[in-house]
Amino acid sequence: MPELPEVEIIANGLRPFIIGKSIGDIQRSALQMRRDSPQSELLRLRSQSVMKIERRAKYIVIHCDQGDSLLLHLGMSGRLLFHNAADELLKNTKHKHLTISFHQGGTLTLVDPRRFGMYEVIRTRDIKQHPTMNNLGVEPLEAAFDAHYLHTCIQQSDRNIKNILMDGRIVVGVGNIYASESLFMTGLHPAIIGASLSLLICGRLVQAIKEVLIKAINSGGSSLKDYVHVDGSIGGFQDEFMVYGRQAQPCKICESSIVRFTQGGRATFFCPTCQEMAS
DNA sequence: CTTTGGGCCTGGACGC
DNA sequence: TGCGTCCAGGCCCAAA
Repeated sequence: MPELPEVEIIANGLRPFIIGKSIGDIQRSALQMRRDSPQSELLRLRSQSVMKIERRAKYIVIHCDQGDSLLLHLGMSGRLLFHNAADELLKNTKHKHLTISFHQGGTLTLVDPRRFGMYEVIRTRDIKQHPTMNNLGVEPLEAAFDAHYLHTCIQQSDRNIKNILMDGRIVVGVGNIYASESLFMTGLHPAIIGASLSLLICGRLVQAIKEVLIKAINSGGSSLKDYVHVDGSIGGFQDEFMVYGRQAQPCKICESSIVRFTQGGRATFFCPTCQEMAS
């Protein structure tokens, strides 16, 4: 479900609720996720206190005070909800896969209908060394993601730029929505081959990605079908989409009809007038 | 080596 | 009402 802005918001929203609290009960469902830890591993977290929460790419890591951490990923349809005890609404919610209660009160619940998400107890302190994350590219909002970096990464690539932007080995956190949106902002056709982008254009694209991600974070993220914050509220950036999900609707700039097509098995949206093949 | 395509799951929207 | 088909925010791996 979520891309970088949504995961960032969830991680930020979680901190005030659970930092400093100690874990009481922890319970998993019988259904397997894409990856998960057995109950015996999860029990290691009991009575540990939450020290720190960090986001890396679309992963959330909850660090506890005795050397263990909980690695979480929300996949396509995952939600992380913090609620107080006796929450009737959540009692009737299906697809709860992980439930963590805290001694000081409150419960954190991972809900994920499609089970493309994951949860795993890890022991590594430095998450960059964990096998799940040691091959990831740069964070798009960090200074290391710049024109030279992108240009170097893609100057040999025959792939289209849209799929390059969604390749986590190059830059993380940019998913299907924000890839289309940032290409629109840059005026680049999604089918342009990576190797054909000049350093200058790479710089513009980098800036557009940073801008669109920051705007989305400031708008509370994008809520499509079911994305919600840890307190259940929804985001507002879906109303600001220029192209994503807007096929056959008029471009907000030039009124041309937005086009949808498929790249790498995923839908891509673009404006045939505002976005050029030439660079 | 790089790149593509299919698979993993459930549920909602749509057409008949 | 019910059934079939297609589609969905991500990631991984086999195959080409």
